[in-house]
Amino acid sequence: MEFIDVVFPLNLGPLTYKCPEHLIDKAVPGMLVSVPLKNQTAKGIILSKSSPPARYTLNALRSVSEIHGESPLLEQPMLKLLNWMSEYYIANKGIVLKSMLPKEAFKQVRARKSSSEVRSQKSEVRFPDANAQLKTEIDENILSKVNDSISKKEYKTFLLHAPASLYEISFFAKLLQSQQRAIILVPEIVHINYIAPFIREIAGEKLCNLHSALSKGQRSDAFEKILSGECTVVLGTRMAIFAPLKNVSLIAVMQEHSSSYKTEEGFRFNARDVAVMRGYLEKATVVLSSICPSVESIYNVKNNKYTLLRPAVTMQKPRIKIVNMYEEKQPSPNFSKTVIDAVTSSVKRNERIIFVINRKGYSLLTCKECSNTETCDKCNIPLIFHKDDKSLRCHYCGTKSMPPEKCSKCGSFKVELTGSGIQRIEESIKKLFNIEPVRIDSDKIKKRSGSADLSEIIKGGAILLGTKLMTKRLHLSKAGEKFGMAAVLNADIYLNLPDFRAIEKAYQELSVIYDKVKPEGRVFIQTRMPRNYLFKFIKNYDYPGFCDEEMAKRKEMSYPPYSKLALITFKGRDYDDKKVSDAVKKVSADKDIEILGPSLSFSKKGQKEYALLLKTVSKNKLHSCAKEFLKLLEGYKNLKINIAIDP
DNA sequence: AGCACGCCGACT
DNA sequence: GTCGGCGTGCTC
Repeated sequence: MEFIDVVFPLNLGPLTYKCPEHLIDKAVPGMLVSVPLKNQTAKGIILSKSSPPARYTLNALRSVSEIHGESPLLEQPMLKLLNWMSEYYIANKGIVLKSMLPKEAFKQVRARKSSSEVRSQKSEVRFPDANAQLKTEIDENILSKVNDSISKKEYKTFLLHAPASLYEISFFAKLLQSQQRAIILVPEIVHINYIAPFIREIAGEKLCNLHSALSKGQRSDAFEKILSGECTVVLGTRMAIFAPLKNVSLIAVMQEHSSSYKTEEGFRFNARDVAVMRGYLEKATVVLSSICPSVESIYNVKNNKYTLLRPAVTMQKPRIKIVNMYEEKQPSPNFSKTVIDAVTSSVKRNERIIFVINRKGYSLLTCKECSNTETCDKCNIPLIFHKDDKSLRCHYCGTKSMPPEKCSKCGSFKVELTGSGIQRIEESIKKLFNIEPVRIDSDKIKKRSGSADLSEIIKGGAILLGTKLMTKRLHLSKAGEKFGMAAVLNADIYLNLPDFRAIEKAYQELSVIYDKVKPEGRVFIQTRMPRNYLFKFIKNYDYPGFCDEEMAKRKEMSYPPYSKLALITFKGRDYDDKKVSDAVKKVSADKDIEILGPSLSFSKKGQKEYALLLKTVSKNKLHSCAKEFLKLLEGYKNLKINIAIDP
């Protein structure tokens, strides 16, 4: 009698089934099977051959009903990847499978469409002669290093520290000229629309897009085309790392520092790290690239895990001025004299200007008497006044309310609009420069289609004013479209975040901004914290120097990459302090383990949530301790526990 | 994910 | 009494 382990796309581990005699030949790992589950039949994937579990008598096991298709849905490397993800991220294999394959794969098996029926979707904007616009010179030496690695068919990861985002794109466009079995990851859907035309010029009909906004049908088509071999270049968001492409030889992760590669809820993983592991399992070449790589990746270079590629191009870059708001004259709130003067002369020269402010809405609401700021009851964070509909909104949970006439704390009527969000700055710009800026934030973009690119919106705007959303989505299709000047109006918002990566993220955010300014242009960064070490490095474009200092700081505090973290969150109606604190005590008895919290936070629905941070410098202890901790709270059914490795 | 099971409130 | 609301737990 033969037995097999089957995984389902459910939050469930593998289950063992008997395999009838006539199906044994077909029972290969990775095949799609139908098996009885409870009192219905369910589809799953064969994980491996198995011996029957001891606690079951032989006749308690049920039999496989059917094995579908001729070839495995998941190839051997993908099954290994599934096992690794389940182990590394401490998640059920079922939940990993669920994120690897689309729902449709487990629905009714469809007749394969003939290739003439499968029409390619050409939704993306096409630039005429896209690659002719890429004038960037690519270092042949660097290119050949990667090409050599690809031809050797051995695993290797490169980290490309690109001098500009246009360089990043040209680099991969050039690589694809000799290599056409590739997966290219980008952080967000908008980037696909932007990059696809460049790649289509080289890969033509071999290119296929993969992202969450595709309809069920489109996604199935994409899978079919990859499985059939019609498409061999996959461009997509994090889900594309699971593309069923056989014999992948190149995996590219563009803007590898981006937090969009992390899933934020449900099963939490980082597609960039999964990409490296897939590359290892497939013996492929992995290229992580960014104009401002993550500190983790730089650390991996120092430990010889990755090979650094840093082109020796000496392209001119815009001058960066750090504006000390304590010393500056400020004729208008939010605008220093330096910035105002620069804007005036830029306008005279007919150059385009970009302003960045990382705060949505109009202002806060603060009481002049007791200095209480109105906050959200559910989320405990400040509420933001929106002038367009005179509402108070919580930017976390989305609750909308009318502003109170008097202070909710002391009852005083002296309630003031304090601080400046993007809407208020929009007003100031009109007043100061007599120019209507083009405002770009989520409140304005949501009314249009969610993932649309901004090129239509920004057309003809002399001054752009935007939040983080703008810096993430704004693409310039040619170098000539760059701005004459950029000003970051309040850099301090980046610096004050309660996050050990705050300064690193600030550098990344600022690098995206200077990347969009002409070489002869100017960048201004307004701050009340000019002595922060970030500025002395960014002024000189000294990212390696910054990383050294940042890593020294991380080492001192034993934060990643010098330690490993796991974030455990609890959601539950009757949270039992004692049970959790007992578990904390037990686990933190180990000298190498530090547990921070539990700290109270609030979910988007306003539910109470407790967060615990496991921290350890002994990297192999994280998993054993996290598992032990989860085990101690097992059977505590009122508590919904979620775990994030490397949060 | 479904679906059964079970424990409380409304009603032929 | 029992019909059915959905909250909770299990699936080889």
